[in-house]
Amino acid sequence: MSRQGKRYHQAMSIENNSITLEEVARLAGVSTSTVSRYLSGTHVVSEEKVAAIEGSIKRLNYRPNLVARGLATGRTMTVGVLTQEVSNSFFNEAVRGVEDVLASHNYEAIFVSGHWNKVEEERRLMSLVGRRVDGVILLLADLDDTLMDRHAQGVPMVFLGRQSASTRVHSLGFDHYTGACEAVRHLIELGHRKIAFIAGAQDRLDAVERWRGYHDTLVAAGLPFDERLVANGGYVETGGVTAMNTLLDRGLPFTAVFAANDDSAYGAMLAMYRRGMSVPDDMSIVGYDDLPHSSFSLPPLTSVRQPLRDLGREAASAVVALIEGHKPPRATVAKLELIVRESTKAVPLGG
Amino acid sequence: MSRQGKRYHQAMSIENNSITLEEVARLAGVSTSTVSRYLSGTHVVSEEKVAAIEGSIKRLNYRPNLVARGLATGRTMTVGVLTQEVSNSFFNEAVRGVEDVLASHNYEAIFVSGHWNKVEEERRLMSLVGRRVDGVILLLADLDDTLMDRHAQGVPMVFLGRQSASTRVHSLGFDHYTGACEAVRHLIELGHRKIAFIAGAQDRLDAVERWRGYHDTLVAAGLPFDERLVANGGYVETGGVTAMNTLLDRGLPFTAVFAANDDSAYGAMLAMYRRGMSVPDDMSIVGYDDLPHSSFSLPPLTSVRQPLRDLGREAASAVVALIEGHKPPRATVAKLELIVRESTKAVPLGG
DNA sequence: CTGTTAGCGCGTTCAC
DNA sequence: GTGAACGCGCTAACAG
Repeated sequence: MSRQGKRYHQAMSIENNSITLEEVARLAGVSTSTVSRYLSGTHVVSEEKVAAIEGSIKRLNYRPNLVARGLATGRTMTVGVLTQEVSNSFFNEAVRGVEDVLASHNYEAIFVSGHWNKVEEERRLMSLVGRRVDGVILLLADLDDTLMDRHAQGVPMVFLGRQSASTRVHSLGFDHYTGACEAVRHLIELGHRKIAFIAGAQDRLDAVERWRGYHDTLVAAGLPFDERLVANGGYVETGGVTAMNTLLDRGLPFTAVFAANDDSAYGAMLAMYRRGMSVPDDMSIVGYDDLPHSSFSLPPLTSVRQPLRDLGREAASAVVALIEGHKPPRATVAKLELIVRESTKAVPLGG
Repeated sequence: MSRQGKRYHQAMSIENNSITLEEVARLAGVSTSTVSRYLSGTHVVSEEKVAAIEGSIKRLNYRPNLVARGLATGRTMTVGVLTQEVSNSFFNEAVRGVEDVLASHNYEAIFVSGHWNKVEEERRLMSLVGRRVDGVILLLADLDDTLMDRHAQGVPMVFLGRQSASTRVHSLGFDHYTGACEAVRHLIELGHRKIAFIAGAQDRLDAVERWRGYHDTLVAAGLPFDERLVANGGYVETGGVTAMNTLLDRGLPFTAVFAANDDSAYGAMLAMYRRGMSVPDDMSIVGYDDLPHSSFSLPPLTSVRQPLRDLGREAASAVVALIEGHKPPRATVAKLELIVRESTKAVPLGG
């Protein structure tokens, strides 16, 4: 009789013909708890009941309702991942690392995108929290720490790509400064003395760090720093095009460019192509990020690779640790790596 | 007294200090139902109570538990989106379209990736269903219809990028055939008569369609079809490199290539670059997909653009309609478009 | 090893 | 307009 009266308020017109644990139990002739125990594997269940349950599950094609389980356990076994654009090749590797580790711990990732927009980020984060994800990974998030603290409300969070002052969140930063230094040093070692820089938007910390790397390496090598050799590319291709044109139009001589990211490097290369300049013969260029495509640009681009995959793994390990109440392992991320390809070349002796 | 004894089984060591509707109600001095009604806006609530509730919510920083709500209503207001790689520039536009429409209907998207792997796809789909998403959008999924039907179990699904024989699912296909025809016709109109083709993996329907488009357009124009002018690039850059090398090494003359997608076109261009060939002077090339990067390749690539964003919107509208029990609107997708850039050029008179 | 029972947080019916 | 009581599907404590 417990059956009648059920489902008196069905959602709209959709037939929600999903079968429940109770039905499985009834068909198997056992109690719901036994089925539950079988499913979770926490208790031993007798051979025969197991057989009955398995048969029942198969016949009914039963799938546990994760929503109900989440409510009952207080854990959803999912972690929210806030990226900026769900589809963006920069995030690809990091996301893969995250997925791998999470899967191996039986967690699932759900991705949402902040679209490089603080307000949007906040909304998505709140939604994740409302959805009761067990933890959150923020990729290149721009949220205030205060907002974080306000929304986090005990949800373990780890930042990837940004330092957070808050002690409540675990953060894994990138070493933009060192990467930029290596890029510029590479050019200097090739004999370049006049090196231009296509910067990122200076309201971003990473852009500032890369700028500093450029500046400091120049100075450390006894080379003059000239503001007129710097132009803003805003991290995008079109910005790279205009930045390169600006640089060239200023008329100051230079034999190499360091672009703050690969996208702007692509743009710069297009600008040079249009002027009939050849890379690396007329100009060397090095990018940053080592996007997948950089192996196939013309010419293939020398670039600074960040161990994105590994960082993704680190981040995932950290949330899981946090969720399970352990101390997150201290980050032991692989070093940055300068991938030398064909866009850089020793400066000609005459130059 | 109903308070004591609660939460006797707390999850691990995490403080789950999320506050509940009941606490809001108590602080506001009303019943839970009233708060619930206020939240859903389905019933009228008196001015004063509204004020009390709003104050209470603000003070407590209350966030509804979407998990509980999902269990109670039977709807989660989320739709699952199965892509192949969460981060892949090909999906970027489509995903944006999906997000837009979903958001405007108060649904949320959760993304999972199938990694071009049928088994993985199935697993992810089951997980989505277990999570009780209200609907599912499959991007370029490769699942059998039988599996679909088995797992779908009343969950509205729409395919994007693949025709499904099943009548239970709504599918929005791409017109690969027409796109390929346009690409090849463009080359023919430029005077090319020997046109090579870098194909995709022939176990994919879209690859076959593009092949057919190439073949049929050639034939329709009275041009011979020569198998030796076809090589498999597998839709990836490295494949494009080897395919182009294969084509060139065969020694047959040709003045243009149609690559089944942009990635393989990039590869082909690299192969030519290595041989000192110039695009478009020595060889014209047209790609397919019009990836964002194609505006910035050297030279910028002529390519067939699919209205991905619009298709994403269509797909999302369709799921929502299906979920709410309406008939999905008949697809009215924008036409394919050939974007002519600088990688194609009229064949030299002497050639 | 197993059934019974209570409760997760919320929406909703049913009476007022 | 509003509160009491019940149920969504599942897990976990309690007693065997």
